[in-house]
Amino acid sequence: MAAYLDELNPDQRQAAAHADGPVLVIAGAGTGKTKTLACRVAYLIDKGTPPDRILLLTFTRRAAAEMLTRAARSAGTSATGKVWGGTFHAIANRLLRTYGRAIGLVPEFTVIDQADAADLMNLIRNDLGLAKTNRRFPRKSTLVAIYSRLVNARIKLSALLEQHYPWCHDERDGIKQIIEAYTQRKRAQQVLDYDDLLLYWRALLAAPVVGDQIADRFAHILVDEYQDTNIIQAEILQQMRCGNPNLMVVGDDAQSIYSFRAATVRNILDFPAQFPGASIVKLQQNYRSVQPILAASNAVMAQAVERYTKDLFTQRPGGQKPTVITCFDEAEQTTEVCTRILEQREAGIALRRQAVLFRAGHHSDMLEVELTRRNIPFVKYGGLKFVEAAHVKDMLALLRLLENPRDQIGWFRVLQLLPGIGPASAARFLVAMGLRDPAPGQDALPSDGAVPVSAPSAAALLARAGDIPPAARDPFAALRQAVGDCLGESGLAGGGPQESLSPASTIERLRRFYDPIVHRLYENPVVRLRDLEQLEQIATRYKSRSQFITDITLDPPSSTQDLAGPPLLDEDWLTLSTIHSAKGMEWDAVHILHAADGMIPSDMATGSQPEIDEERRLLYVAMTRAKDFLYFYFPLRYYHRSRGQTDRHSYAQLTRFIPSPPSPAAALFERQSGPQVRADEAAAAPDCAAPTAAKAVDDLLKDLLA
DNA sequence: GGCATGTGTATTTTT
DNA sequence: TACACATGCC
Repeated sequence: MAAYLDELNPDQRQAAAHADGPVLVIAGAGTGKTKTLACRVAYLIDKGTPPDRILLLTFTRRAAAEMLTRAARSAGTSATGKVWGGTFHAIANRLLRTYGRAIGLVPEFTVIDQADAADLMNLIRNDLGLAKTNRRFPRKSTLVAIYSRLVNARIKLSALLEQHYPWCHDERDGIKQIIEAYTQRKRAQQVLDYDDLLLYWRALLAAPVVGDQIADRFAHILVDEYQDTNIIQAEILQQMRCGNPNLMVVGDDAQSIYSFRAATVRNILDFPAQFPGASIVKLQQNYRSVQPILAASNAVMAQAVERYTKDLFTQRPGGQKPTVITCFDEAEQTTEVCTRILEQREAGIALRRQAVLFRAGHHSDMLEVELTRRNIPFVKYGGLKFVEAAHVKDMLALLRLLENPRDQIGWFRVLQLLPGIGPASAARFLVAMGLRDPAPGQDALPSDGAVPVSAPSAAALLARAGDIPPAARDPFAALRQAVGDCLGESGLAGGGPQESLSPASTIERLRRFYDPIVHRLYENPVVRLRDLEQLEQIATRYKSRSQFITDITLDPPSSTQDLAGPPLLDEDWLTLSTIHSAKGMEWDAVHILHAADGMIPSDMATGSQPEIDEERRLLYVAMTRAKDFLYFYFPLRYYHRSRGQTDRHSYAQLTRFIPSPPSPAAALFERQSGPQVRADEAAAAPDCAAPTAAKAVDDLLKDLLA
C-alpha cells in the first residue's frame, strides 16, 4: 500500500481508496477532509488515471490549490498540476471558452460581477420606464438577488417572490419584464454573469455532440463542500457523469451556511437517492479541537430544531473550556480581544495561529482601527472588496471593453467618466456605435442564439461615435488613443494590427489616461491610483488579458494580503475574517466577536426557523475552527448612531445559541467579565439590600397580621 | 442634459 | 456611513 494511505484512519482510507461508483463522504468539522481528498487525488493518479481526466470542484480557488499541493506531496509527482481544479464557476468558464461556440458563445465573452449585473438591471429598469412610476419598485441589487435565486433554486417567480420577497410581489410583471430583457441583452452583448456560467455549462452538457464530449472528458469527479451546492450544480453533476459513475462528494450538513446563494442541504441528504448505488463513508474523528471545545460546539448544535445525527469525537486530551467574556460595550470588547491576543502571543501562539471571526464584514471596523494603532499586523478576509471600489471597477470596465467591445455595461460606465457626458449622451454614443437600436431597450446585435460574427474592436467603435460635446472632445480623443495603443491599433486605419500590449502594460497605459479622471471625480485620488498600481502588479503574473480579467472577476483579491503579494517569511500577522470566509480554515486560538443576539443570529435572519438554524450552523462553523482556545466576546451595550453625540444605547442579550444557566450545557462555557463590567457589578447595589427590604416587608406584614 | 448639492434611508454572508 | 434618489442651477 502507498505510504500516504498508511497515514489515514480506516474511514479516511476507505474514502481515499474507494473503487469506482458514486460515494458520499460525510466529513464532520476537523475530520481530515482536505487530507483525505488530497490522498484520493494522489491515489487516482497512482492507479493510472491521467491527471487531466480528474475534475476537482472546490468552494474557493485557495482550497483547490491547497489540495493539489498536498496531493503532489503525497504522490511525489508534479503531475497534479494538470488536474482540473477550481470552483464550479471557474471550471464553467474554462469549458465555455473552449466549447462555447456550440451554444452561441464567442470565446471572447466577458464575465460580469454582481455590481455590473445590478447596473445592467438599472439600465433596463430605466429603459422600460419602471423606475419612475412605482415608488416601491425593488432596487437594482434586489433585482439581481431575485434573478439569481430564481435560476439557482429553479423556483417559479411567483412562488419565489411570495416566499422571499413578499413586498415585491405586486411588481411581479415589471420584474418579469426586466428579467426577460436582462437575459436577452446579456446574450446580445456576449456577457455572462455568475449564474450564467452555471446555466451555460448545464446547457452545454445538453447540447448534442459537445455534451457527451465534455462528460467523457473526465474519469473522476470530486466535489468538496457539497452541502453548499445548489440545484443547478447538482444537475450539472448528474449530466457530467452520464456513462461515468465515478463521482465523490464530500460535505457536512452541519456546516451548510450558503442558503442565501440557493445552496440546499437536500443535495447532500438526497445524494444516495439521486445517485443510485452510492456508498456512504462517515468521517467522525475530529483531529482539530480539544475535547471541551468540541463538547461546547456539539451542545450548540444539539439545540437545533432540525438536526442530523453525527457524533464527533476527539482524542485530544486536556484543553480548557470556551470562554465567554462579557464586555461593557464594543470599545471594551476591542481592548479585551487585543489583550487576549497579546497574552496568547506571549504564551507562544504566534499571531498567524490566531484568528478573529465575525458575522458581517463591518463588525471588525473598530478592532481594525485599534490593531493599526497598536501596530499589530493583520489581514482581513471577506467584507468589502477591492474590486468593488469605483476606480477599480472603472479600470476593469476598460479592460473588458478591449476584450469584448459589445459589452454595453462597460461602455456605459466608461463613457460617463468623460466630462460633459452623462447617461443620455452615453446612450446616444451606444446607438452611434451600432451597439444599440434607437428604440430604448433594444440591442442591435442578434439575440436569437446564433453565434454572432466578429464585432469591430473597441477602438474602431470609438471612431464611429458621431458628434461629441465640446467639453468632452479632448478626453474623448485621449480615450481613443489609449484604447488604440492597448490594442495595437493606434496606427491609421488599414494598417495591419500591431501587437496588443501585455496585461500589465495595458493597465499602465490605461492608468495614464485615467489619472486626470480620478483627480476630477473622486476623493483621495492618490490612494486610488495606488490601488491601480497594485492591480498592475497583479497583472504582471498574467500573459493573457482575458485570463487576467476573468480571474479577477471570478476570484477577486479577498484580503489585504492578496493585494500586497506574498508576505515575508518571518512576518507574523493576525487573521480577521467573516465566518463565511473562514470555512475550511483552522487556528490554535479563535476569537469570536459580537456574540450577541442581533449579530449572531443577525437581525436580518431571524424571520424563520430555517434561517435561525442556519445562523446556528454559522456559529458552529466559527467554533469548530478552534484547536486549543476559543473566546466569545459579548458587548452589553450598543450605541445608536444619531446626530450629535448622544450616548443613546440599548442593551444586548447574549446570543441565544450559547446555553445559559438553567440549562446544564451552560457549564460547558467559562464566563468572565471585562474590567468595566466588573467595576459596574461592584458598584451596583450590594447583595444585602434584598434581604433588608424583605425584612422590612415581613415586619410590616407581621405587624398587620398580629 | 450634465452636474453639484441636499435629503433620506437601509444596513449579512459570496461565486 | 455611504449610497440612492430628488432638486435646482448652469
